[in-house]
Amino acid sequence: MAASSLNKVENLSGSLSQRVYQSLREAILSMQFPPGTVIRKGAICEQLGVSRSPVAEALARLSTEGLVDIIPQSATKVSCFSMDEIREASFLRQALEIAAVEKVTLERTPKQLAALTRNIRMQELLIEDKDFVGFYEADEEFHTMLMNFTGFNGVPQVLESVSLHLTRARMLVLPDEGRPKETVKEHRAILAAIKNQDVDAAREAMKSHIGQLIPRILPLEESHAEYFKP
Amino acid sequence: MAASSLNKVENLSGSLSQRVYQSLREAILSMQFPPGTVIRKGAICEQLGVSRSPVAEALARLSTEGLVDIIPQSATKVSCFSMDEIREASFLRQALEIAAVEKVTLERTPKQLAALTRNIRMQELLIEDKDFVGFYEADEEFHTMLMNFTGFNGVPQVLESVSLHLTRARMLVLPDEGRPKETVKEHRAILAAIKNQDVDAAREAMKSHIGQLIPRILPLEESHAEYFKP
DNA sequence: CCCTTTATACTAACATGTTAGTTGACGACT
DNA sequence: AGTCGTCAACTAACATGTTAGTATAAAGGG
Repeated sequence: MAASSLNKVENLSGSLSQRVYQSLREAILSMQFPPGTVIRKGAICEQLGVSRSPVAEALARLSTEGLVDIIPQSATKVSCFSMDEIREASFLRQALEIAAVEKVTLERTPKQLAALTRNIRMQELLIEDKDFVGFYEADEEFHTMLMNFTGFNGVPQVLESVSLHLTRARMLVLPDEGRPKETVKEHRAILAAIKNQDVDAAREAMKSHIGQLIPRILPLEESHAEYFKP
Repeated sequence: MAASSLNKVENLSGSLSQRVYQSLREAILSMQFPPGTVIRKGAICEQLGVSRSPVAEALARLSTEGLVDIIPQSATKVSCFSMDEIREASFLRQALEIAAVEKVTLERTPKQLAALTRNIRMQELLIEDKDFVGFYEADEEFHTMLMNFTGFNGVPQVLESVSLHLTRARMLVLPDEGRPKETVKEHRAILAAIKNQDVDAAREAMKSHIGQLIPRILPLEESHAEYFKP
């Protein structure tokens, strides 16, 4: 158990490289591999029972996504946070989510409205049951639904890739007492704007909703200084 | 000359993989490798005088960016256009550029205003001289400047990566007689909004500016059907 | 005692051998 | 003649051997 618990590649699909990639990615995003962790190819090969090729490719991909820093001829580490990167990720996410919600507001179908309403109802139920993990997932789903409703298949992935640092930092944010309820309120405001086809209201509602995240992340720079770049 | 003319890796910097990547990427974006071209690893290795490892890594990266389609155990081709992807790229670019111009509008410094003004002046001079290649570059620079003025270092690269399909398709668009002048007009409108710190005007000006591109690309689906997916 | 130099151990990067899956063509069978 | 099954050739994917650059620590000089 001293060895880190990577998901076995047998449980994943796709090429070996992709499975290794997914396994490492999840370990990084879930903070099982906290920022600064040195990743040794040899160790990964041994743990997953694969050769160096797929591991190298997986790490190269993680590197382009900014999740690991490869120091040439030397080492590769899980990348540390920098508040600049996080702010940038927030900016990008805001840009995308605003554009998406504007488009959806103009084009939404009754079915889509119903699905969003159902999702928010679910969020409320999960809060009542104090199932905060479930709520987190429903929250994510709400945003993913909006992305999907744009009609552009690649948008959810783009959002995910630009939000990586944000997602990882979010793991460290302590669950706040009243926050989930506030979140649902904001979601309701967004949905109301979509229903009314009020583009300006949708934009502002989404802007302020996404804007809530950064203030909650800021304190981490001091409370978890070890995870941040100097 | 029957062999494709890839940039020699000697003229580039970085690791071998990165140089191969850059070389292939440029060949694809410049349409030297048109959509549908089959890329054989062996041939690339021979032409560039490198082994298969860096080529494989380069292709893997191009694959994640959507510039090539790797068919497992079979072949890898330069990816064809699809109007959906192009529309999506336009949507993403619009989202980013709008967010950027809004931020810059609020925070712009006198120096930045001067730089943008200078750039537009340059655009006009280049049109007068009928230097349309130069104009294209100045146009690109205008947008890059806006990205840089957001203060987020990674934004220009994100814009580039989401705009890849757009950039490639743009190569096929025939230069239109009056278009450059119109473009400068639109740039001036954007600049004016930035100067006046009128966020709404900046947003609308940018939205309509980016919106100009799609109508000019649409006809390609028939005039260059061979480059499009069925 | 500290700074510089050098040697060694370790890593990513690269080259190349091997495997396995796919495609297209040929031939047999219907 | 058309269709299905088989086989051969080719490719990406994977494994592994080799190279070269980096960092650490020990040794030598100031």
